[in-house]
Amino acid sequence: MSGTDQGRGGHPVTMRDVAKAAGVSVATVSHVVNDKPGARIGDDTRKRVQDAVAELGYRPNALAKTLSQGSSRFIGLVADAIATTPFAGQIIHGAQDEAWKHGYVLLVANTEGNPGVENDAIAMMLEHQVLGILYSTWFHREIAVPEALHQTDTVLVDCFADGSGLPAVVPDEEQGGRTATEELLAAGHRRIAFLNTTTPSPAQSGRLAGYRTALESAGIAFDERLVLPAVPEQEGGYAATPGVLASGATAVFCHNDRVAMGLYDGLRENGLQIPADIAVVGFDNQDVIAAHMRPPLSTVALPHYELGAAGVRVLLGLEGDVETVRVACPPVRRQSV
Amino acid sequence: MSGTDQGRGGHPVTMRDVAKAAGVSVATVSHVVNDKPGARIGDDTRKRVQDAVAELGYRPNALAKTLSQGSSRFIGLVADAIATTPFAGQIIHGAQDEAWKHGYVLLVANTEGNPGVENDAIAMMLEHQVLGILYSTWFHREIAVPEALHQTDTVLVDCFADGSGLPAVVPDEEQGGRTATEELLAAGHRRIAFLNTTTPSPAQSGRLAGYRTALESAGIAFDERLVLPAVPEQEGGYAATPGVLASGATAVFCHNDRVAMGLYDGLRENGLQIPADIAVVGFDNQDVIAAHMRPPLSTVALPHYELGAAGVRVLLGLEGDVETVRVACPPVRRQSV
DNA sequence: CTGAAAGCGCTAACAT
DNA sequence: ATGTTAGCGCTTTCAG
Repeated sequence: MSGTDQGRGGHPVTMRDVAKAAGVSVATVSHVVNDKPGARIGDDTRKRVQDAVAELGYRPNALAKTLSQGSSRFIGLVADAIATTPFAGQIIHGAQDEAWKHGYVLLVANTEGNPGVENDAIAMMLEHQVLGILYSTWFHREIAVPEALHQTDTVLVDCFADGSGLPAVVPDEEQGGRTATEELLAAGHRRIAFLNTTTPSPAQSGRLAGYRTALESAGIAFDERLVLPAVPEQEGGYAATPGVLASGATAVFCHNDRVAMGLYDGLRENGLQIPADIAVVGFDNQDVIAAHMRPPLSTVALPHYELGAAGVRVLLGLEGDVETVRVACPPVRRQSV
Repeated sequence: MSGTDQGRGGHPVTMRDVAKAAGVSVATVSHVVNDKPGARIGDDTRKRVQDAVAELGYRPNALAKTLSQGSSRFIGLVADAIATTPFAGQIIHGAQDEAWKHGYVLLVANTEGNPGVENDAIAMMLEHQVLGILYSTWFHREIAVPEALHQTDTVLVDCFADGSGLPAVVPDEEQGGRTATEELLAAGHRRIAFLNTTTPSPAQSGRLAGYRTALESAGIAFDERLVLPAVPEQEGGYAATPGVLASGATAVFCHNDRVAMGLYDGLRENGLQIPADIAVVGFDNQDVIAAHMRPPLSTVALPHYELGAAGVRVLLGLEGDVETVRVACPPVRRQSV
């Protein structure tokens, strides 16, 4: 291999070392290393420098660079629950990819919703001169903005704070609800139950609104008795089975995939086939389950990756100065409809 | 609120500003801000400085600090799949918490296993003067170490590379397999089937070894016909149902929770009750499913959080100079046994 | 007890 | 076409 693998042991190779080795000044090295636009460097000199760089295994010190340039290449991401859900990971991933694409690096902090930790995390990011901070939650909700966030540019991801003036990137719950319902409508169903969550949230109201809109567009009267409450877990879906059976629905839109999973069990116990006897669509497109249920669950995806990516785009000012960005929730068709 | 909220707009408050405001030198400010051990600073001076800091809303510039100190407070974490699994998130979380505890900050990079991205990520970390790198995978396996990793301290997390000399932190698969089996043994089962994965891996061989050990310790002869192959997904578990029924087993240890989930379906279709008719244990303790199956699944947890945390401890030299750290997989008792 | 000054690795005018 | 020279914000001897 080439290079002397400096970096371990003796001090790291600096620009000055390269300059000395190439017999030029550090300014010259800086110019060739950064491929400066208006940099008139002789071909031979350039080559000498490049050789020295390769020879010594030189690596620029990003910290020194940002210090002298004044602007850093960090973007902070504070998340409330990296661990407890598969969702946060997708947000990180999207943010990561997008940041990278623009030459930025993510500084991630997990706070588990603890305000103390949250403040420390934000402080740490500020001390690292982040360009701005993405504040994200693992499920879509309204939040109280931590005071410290006002000290830098902030964009809210998967959450919002009305009146805070902070831009927010959130999933389009209403469109999602509409989409889910339309999938069922398209399959010919007219009597569609909606197993909605019992927890007040943008998801609860948004998806319901979407459900109604879809129905109306199809010329079907909204029937309140078709929207059934369910604790948003497998247990809730299972428990709701008698209700959906009694409702006479031929299809059901579940608040999320876990509810659908519970409902599958309940339906199966009653000898019903999906989708022959009754169709089911979920919401979230949760990896571990949706694709592997029997039959694989048709659902609507929560666009976490996109939320993260859009978040950094907004932070970088690439989306204009929007107030709220709503990201679409696309349908994922499998075999339960 | 106190402080003038500098940091937005006009240039950030520097140490020099504080010094000027307090009528002292920057050296003095540095001393009081960092609470330097051998720092003889008069009480009044100290207070003047502290007041100025509060007044101006001064924040130390972490980048400048590390530049002048030479050593950075960054630890890199490169992961192959933040997005596709809930597991990686736990590793990050554990690493994050532990790093934080020691005053370090995590630089996370997701590579999706792409070698090109991987190299860029490592380069970026090196340029940011990380103290070392945690290289992690989302499932336990042997890897080929990227060349670039040799340029800094590295610890492998949830993977290993024999002969590389790099320390590795991995789950104790054998103990896990033993534990799972023992849970069944303890419930009185003697004829225990093992639905093992068809994919060669430390998990495949380790868990099998643990299963055998547990059986032997209980004085039960190993019966090859009881270990059945299963694709490590719900589908595999479902498909294996006839086999376990034919085996005459009264309990089954599944290679992972998803297999158990599929098996649940298969068993239920055959009118079998869990655990009355047949007991089931899984492996992984996968959040979204294990706790919510009916009945909730007893399983063995993959200690991802601990892997991440132990990884940084090893990197910081807090664990002595170990070669391989095996982290225990604890049983999680629910209601399927 | 406090301040002056050198320097960390790099960039960016400004000279040459 | 290349070199000189200031800094960037902070730490750290070393004087006073």
